[in-house]
Amino acid sequence: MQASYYPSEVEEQVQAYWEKHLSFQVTERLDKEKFYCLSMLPYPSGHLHMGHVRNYTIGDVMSRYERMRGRNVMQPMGWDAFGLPAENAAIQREVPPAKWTYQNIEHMKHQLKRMGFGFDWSRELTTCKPEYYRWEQWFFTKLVEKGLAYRRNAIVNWDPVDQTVLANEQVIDGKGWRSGAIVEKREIPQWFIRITSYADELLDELDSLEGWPDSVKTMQRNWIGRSEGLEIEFKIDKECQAPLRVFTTRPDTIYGATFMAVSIDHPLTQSVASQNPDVSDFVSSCRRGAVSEVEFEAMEKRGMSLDVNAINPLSGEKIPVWVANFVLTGYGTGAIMAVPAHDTRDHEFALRYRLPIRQVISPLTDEEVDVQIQPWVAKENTVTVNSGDFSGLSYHMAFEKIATFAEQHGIGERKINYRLRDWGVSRQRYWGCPIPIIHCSVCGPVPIPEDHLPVLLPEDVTFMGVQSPLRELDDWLNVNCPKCGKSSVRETDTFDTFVESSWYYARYCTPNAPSMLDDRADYWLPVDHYIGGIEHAVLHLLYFRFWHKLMRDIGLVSSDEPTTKLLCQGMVLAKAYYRDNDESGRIWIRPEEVDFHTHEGTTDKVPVWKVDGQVVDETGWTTMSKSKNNGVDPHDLIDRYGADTVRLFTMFASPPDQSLEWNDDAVAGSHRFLRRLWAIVYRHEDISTVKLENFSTVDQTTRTLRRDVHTILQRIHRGMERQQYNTVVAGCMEMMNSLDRFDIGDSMERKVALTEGIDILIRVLSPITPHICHVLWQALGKNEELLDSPWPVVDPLALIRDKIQLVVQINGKRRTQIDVTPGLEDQEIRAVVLSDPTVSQYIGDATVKKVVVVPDRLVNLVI
RNA sequence: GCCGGAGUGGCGAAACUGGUAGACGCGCCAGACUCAAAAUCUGGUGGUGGCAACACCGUGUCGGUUCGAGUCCGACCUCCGGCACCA
Repeated sequence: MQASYYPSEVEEQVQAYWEKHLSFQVTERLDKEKFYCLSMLPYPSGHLHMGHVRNYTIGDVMSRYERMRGRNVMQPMGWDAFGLPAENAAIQREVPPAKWTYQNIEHMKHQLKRMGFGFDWSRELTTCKPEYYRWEQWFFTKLVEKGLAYRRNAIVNWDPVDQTVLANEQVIDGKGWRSGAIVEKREIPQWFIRITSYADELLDELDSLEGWPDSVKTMQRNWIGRSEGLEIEFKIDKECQAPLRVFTTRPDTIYGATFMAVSIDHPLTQSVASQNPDVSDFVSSCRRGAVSEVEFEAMEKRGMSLDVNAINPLSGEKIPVWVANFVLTGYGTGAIMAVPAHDTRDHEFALRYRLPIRQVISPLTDEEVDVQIQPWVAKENTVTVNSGDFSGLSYHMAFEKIATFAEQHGIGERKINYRLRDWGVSRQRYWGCPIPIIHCSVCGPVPIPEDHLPVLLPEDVTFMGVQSPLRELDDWLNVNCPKCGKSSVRETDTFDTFVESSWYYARYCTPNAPSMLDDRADYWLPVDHYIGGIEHAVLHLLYFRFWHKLMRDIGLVSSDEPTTKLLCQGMVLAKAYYRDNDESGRIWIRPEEVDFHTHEGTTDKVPVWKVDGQVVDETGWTTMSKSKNNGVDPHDLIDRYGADTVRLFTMFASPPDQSLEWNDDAVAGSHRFLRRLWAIVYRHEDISTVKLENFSTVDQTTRTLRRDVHTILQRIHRGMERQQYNTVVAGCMEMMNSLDRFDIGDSMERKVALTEGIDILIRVLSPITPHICHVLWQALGKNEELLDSPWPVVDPLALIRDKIQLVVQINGKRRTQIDVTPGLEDQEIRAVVLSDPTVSQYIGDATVKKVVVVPDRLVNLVI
């Protein structure tokens, strides 16, 4: 064994050992409990960033720990290889997206290997390869057959200059990011998958997902947004107009409706607009503007009277109908009844356009309510007022009575609405999985039969970034209709990349299967622990759950949910640097290219670009992302300190579910710890192989060491189980401090106790820093494979104490502490405490009114 | 705007079920070793007052519950994530 720790040597050697022994290749085994540990697959952007390192280190620590606990662990890895950045790179660097992607994968795979992650590379998958995407094409044709996929028109961002569809991310302040042209909305036919048919199951099953964080479940619940309400008809006082149907969750407020509002696409609006140029101008002015919900919510709430009246179905009152830009076309019926007294948005609108506000709900308490000033939206402890026959009722009673009334009179019905919308999967892009459809002028859209699949995406193309090159490839585009044989054209849209990431976890279980999945899937599924960024809490994780149910209903898997446990790691944040430029917009500068200059006479540090020495702008803490160019490359850190240090530091810096503000100055401390660990093993390399069965007769110092080691082990174990790896590392550091301070002298029993401590320390640390532990383990002459050595067990006898420190509080303030033997009865503790001289001083002449005893911990005297 | 989180020393953080706030580490200060420096090792380190024992204050802000609150409840402030075509 060498006297000093050389990480690169150690790591190369150990990685070669794992490679040679195929240490992480697994197959289905019935003699062991399986553990499927899944980390979210990366987009191959070109470089591993700290978010990946954090994600995969968490997964690797968990996997290695579970393996030591005796499980058959599978930990796969792959590439989410389709997507927009490859197209952008293609335009910038004139490289075909495929070539760029495959190069990136090669580089990143090398980086992952250098980190020492225990992936089973024989299961690697790449989503842009036909052997992967062919199965999702096949699956999609099944969905079309089952009526779960359908085509309808939907709105996209249209860049009139570049003649292309833009992603929301590519629209900045309403303008195209490259052309700068004002973005238009355009309606085009697109494919949708009926996630709304599964809304109830997706919602209800959240309750049984005990291993999921509550925050994620709450977000999904709110996203699905199930609401029970009443759909009710308001007649229009013009003969020719169909009645307005509105959905409301507050039937108890119907008497307070003082106007109606309809969306700009509502038939009533269109009918009025055709005769009224003001309305039609208003509608077209609303058509520009937001596609995304953020912009939609942020925009000014505007409206215009349609000069039409509706008749309140309960009171018979005539109320005006308005068209308003905040009424959603896609939610409910595209029309609402507005009750400004009891709804915040309606209230705002009513004030703005001076529409009447009428209170129809009162509090049961003596709370003061003035709805002219503020809306009052409570549902509990309320009573209806000014509501004719329906006055004097609670929310629930009013709901029931009014709903029943509406149903009996044929003017309405109880209904359930969802905020969730069907999943639009069409993308007007080249670098994605081709949607397996042929458009025939006779048969319409025809799914491609199984024996004609896959539809290959041509990889050798010149991509100019203006339009999808698929439209230009005549050989690819023109085909005969599979049904009638007439010449037809292929669908040129590709799938949303969320489709690939919705089922990759299942395919990992069945590498090389000549079908989408096979029996092996049911051995491994569901995933036991899924680890990924919190930013995926809703979209990806909902589609992922949804797709699993689709696969179940086609008979490919038998479980209901894809994963039993979920860990959402916090974001890794870094500062980002940029400069705004009139011509090219905002350019982002890599942190490595930024220096900090101190101005004379101040301590303020100003970021400057190394290239030109000029000042750049700085963001606050923000996510590391490709677009902001602020990813920290772990490569340099590995070169400097080794992968073990990087792994140790990322685990130590903060708990997995919290965000981590990256600061590489602090890494050195973790490295120092590994050097000390190396040194202590080097000092005791000739360590004893004797095992003591019975430690009960050893000296006090040895007993103290063993108590420390086993108490800390207990905490480390708890940290592992809770995935609080930062406290695991802290525990390892403490344990080493204890071992380091322990002087063995010539004592055999002390030597044995130290041996035990070092053995435990190396084992518990090995999931986090596996390379150094592997080498130290061998240096100690262990024959057993460290990867499969059992996780150490706490010796309960070592934990026994003969004295404990009892804290004494007086009126809740800590005053002193007393040593007592553990396990005393309350009465005994009381006596000891009250007879203590320090305590008596504090009490003085006062009478003790109350004594609170927390056994073996604390006593509080109330005087 | 809506939904979900977070806020504790100079910094990253810990604190089990409401029971000694600040474990562990970074940084800093002092000392040892050295011709010197680096590295390493030892000790100290929340704030204020005090020679000291010690006292008071202290977990984003304000208020509440409790013998006792970082932890529970209410209101607010700031920051982060998501908002359906970034992944």
